[in-house]
Amino acid sequence: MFADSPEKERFAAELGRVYRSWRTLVDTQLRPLGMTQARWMALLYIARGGSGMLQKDLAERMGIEGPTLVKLLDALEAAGLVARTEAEGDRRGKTLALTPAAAPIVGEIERVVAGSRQRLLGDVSDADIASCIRVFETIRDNIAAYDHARERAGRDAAGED
Amino acid sequence: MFADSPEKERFAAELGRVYRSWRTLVDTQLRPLGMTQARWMALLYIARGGSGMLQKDLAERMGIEGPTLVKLLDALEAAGLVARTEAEGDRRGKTLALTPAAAPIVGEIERVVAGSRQRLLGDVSDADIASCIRVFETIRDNIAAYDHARERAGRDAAGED
DNA sequence: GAATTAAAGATAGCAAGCTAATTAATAGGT
DNA sequence: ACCTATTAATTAGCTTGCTATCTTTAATTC
Repeated sequence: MFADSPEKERFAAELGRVYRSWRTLVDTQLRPLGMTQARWMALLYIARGGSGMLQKDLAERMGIEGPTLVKLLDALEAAGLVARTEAEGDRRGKTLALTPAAAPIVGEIERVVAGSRQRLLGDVSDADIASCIRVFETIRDNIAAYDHARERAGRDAAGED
Repeated sequence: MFADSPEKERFAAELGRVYRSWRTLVDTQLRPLGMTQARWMALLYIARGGSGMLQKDLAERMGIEGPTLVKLLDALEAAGLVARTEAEGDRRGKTLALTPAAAPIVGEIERVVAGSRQRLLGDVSDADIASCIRVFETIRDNIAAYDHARERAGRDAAGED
């Protein structure tokens, strides 16, 4: 009944291996610069997100949860690269901005990261990249659909007492 | 000079998002069974690896480092699902085996995990899965080549003093 | 307009990954 | 045979992810 091919199991296993080894490589590259993959991603998204982005927006764009982001920002703020300012009009929120000190570092790190990316993906065709991205999006859609279903079920269960 | 297309950057970002959300989903599914994705993977590989597998072999197959595996095995051993026995002929090594208590659990969990996998990948064609796996392997090869290059460089630097 | 609900961020605590360094045992070289 | 290298597992300590919970503020609702 299930078409759960060995290839699909293999896909899942390889996905994790590639993710881990890629991240480890990038972390190694960034270490001399005092940076890590996750912190760098936050920096990059802040640089690109324009000013006035709230933490929840950044978490959303990065695809991580709020508390995870809080720790990343704590580190970046302590390093003097990011500033949190109370959002005007909503004293709950904080807007994010790079400090002047971050500017030169961002360019430097971007080169390193793009270099690794090129080394790892340089010999992969654009068509293959595109079909991988399509598969990734399908999976994310399926997960989202599943989460929404669970959400509905949760609400229903809460309502019927 | 670099053909570092936006698609390749996108690929890298999506890879991480998919990995994280997939893992989170599986962890949620396994939680009522008192299991996690990583522990389950260890169990599965032990079940499939036959008897007499050393920890280092398991770490190798799982694509994780020794110390990471140690913690997983500590938990599985504490839960009474895995036994470590001193390897015969080499008192440094330990061979791994499932306990009798693990047998029924493995089947149960395997169904749950295969179910999620099917939900997430069911509507992805075998051809797309296959090309993703090819891309993953290419990346891993490129990382391995890069690591070997660094290894050589490290040895050379150590030798010339 | 007061009371409830929702939302933004932070805190606490756990899991799983990593590197570096320790310990104990084996393998190798002279 | 002994001294050195390497190897298997562990421990220690860090990072990054998660959920659950708390605090403060804003939005809704009655």
